[in-house]
Amino acid sequence: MSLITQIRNRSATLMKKFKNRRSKRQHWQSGLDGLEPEDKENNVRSNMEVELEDESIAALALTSLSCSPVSPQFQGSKELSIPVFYQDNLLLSTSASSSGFSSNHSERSDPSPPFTHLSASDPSSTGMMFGPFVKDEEIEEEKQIKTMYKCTWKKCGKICSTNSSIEAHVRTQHLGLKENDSGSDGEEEFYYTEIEVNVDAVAQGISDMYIPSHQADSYMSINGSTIPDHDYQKKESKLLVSSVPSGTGLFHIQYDSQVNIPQMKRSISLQNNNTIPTFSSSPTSTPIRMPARPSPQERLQQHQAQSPKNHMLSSPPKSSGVHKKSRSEVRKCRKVYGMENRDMWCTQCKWKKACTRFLD
DNA sequence: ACTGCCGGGAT
DNA sequence: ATCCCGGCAGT
Repeated sequence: MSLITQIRNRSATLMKKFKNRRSKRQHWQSGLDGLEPEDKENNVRSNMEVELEDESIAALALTSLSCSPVSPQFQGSKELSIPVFYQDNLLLSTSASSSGFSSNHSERSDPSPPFTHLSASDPSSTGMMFGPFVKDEEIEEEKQIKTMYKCTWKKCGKICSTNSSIEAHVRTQHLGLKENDSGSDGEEEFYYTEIEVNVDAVAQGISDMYIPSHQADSYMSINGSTIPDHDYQKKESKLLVSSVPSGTGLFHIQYDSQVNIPQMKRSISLQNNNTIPTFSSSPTSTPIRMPARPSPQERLQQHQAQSPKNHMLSSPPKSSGVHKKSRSEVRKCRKVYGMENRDMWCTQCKWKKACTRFLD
């Protein structure tokens, strides 16, 4: 029974936090008057979404809290639980995270798996994600809590470990001022918020924590404007992800919120599945022209399935131990296309030279 | 017989 | 350089 009381207390605290956050947001939104109507509308809409989200998350939190943390059902649950909510509350950007979290799923252009992908399909990762959080509150309180500062500028969400660095960020990135410019009248503080970060959570769950935030993705934010630049983002994310030192509790949290964690996730899932990414075998990369006539086409398709070159595309050349195909196994242009389609042969084959299309 | 392709000739 | 083909070797 005391558990229920705890739950109630907890959710009350959380709601309070939300309200606090919301009021702060409204505060900075009042400074949006100078924006284009469209921008403003976007902001208003996103705020409404955030509001909805806040409430629905709070509801979710309550729902999940109503399960006993020690019950096996709870452990096995792959749905949102309070820890996730906590992550969202603490670390995810406000407007940016909200837009992708609930309502923008249909707009996602990113082919990466949805938020639940990793946790739903990979039990081990689920354990890793939720493991530290499903414990009792006492345990949670034993953990190290670090105050950090998160930029609340639209689609930014940068997190810095120190007050001065977040202010510098807001000043330089969003207010367009110089690093040590004092003409901002402390305006920066409207554009960041103080958050408490559970160090363990940061160390273990950073990738997952960023999923919803990213879903407002495909944009990087510079001075409040959005620029769709996937390639840049990829480069950026590669660079930043690789530079995040692992296992250092606070990982110098100066990363950019646009770090595209799902990129990382995608590569992880590729590794896990041991599958060849479809883009590695795009039609343009195949050296074979598609024949117009059906008969060679069939042979061609059959060949493509067994062609050694297809494997060469995705795997490095193997060393000496490779089984050399006997002559009866090899398939060259003549065999694949037949004499009747000699015009489809590679030049070398036409000239009775060593085939260049189907290398052994 | 069929196939892959070397070697070499023609242009 | 490009194109073609006689002829050899492996199957």
